[in-house]
Amino acid sequence: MAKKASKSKNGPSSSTSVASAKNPSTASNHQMVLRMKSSEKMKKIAQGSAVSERETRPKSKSRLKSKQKKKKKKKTKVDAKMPKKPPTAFFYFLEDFRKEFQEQNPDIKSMRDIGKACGEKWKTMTYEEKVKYYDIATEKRAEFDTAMAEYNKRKESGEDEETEDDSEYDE
DNA sequence: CAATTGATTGTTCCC
DNA sequence: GGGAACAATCAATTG
Repeated sequence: MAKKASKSKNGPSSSTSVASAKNPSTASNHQMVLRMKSSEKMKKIAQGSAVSERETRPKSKSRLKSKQKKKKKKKTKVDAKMPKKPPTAFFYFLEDFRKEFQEQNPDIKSMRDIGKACGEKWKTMTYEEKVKYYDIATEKRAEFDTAMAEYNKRKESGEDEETEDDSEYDE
């Protein structure tokens, strides 16, 4: 029944990636599944799920963010061989948005302020618009995926030295 | 002076 | 399955 698919809106890139296929090769990896999940999830949101409101909880506003990137030097032991994480769609959007934002708000500087604005706008953006950035990120992840294959392979190869070597032993 | 944090969301990894 | 951490960027801040 029915093709469901189609939303009458031919999206600018609705056919692009995200769901685009990556080949059906062996897809038994959980990774793939997870990856798709994300796509579906995002679709859901775009459809209209609205919301949830973002409560700005004055009380709990303080999120434990202490763990973000405190020290780049330490990195995590895992990344010793882990490929660097590519920027997410949001980041790409930031690059684009940042330029315009600065023009419209030359008074504002700092990604922090922009980030906040971006966050709000990001939520207002429609799936079609976002998909554009997602598409970019998706391609980037493709490269990342390759790098990870090697990383994974290396791991199987028998290397066990996860804990790297040098450096860091404090903590 | 230098290094760090801070802020945004998304994605990823490991167990 | 879930938690934790990190991805870029620039200004402001702190020691």
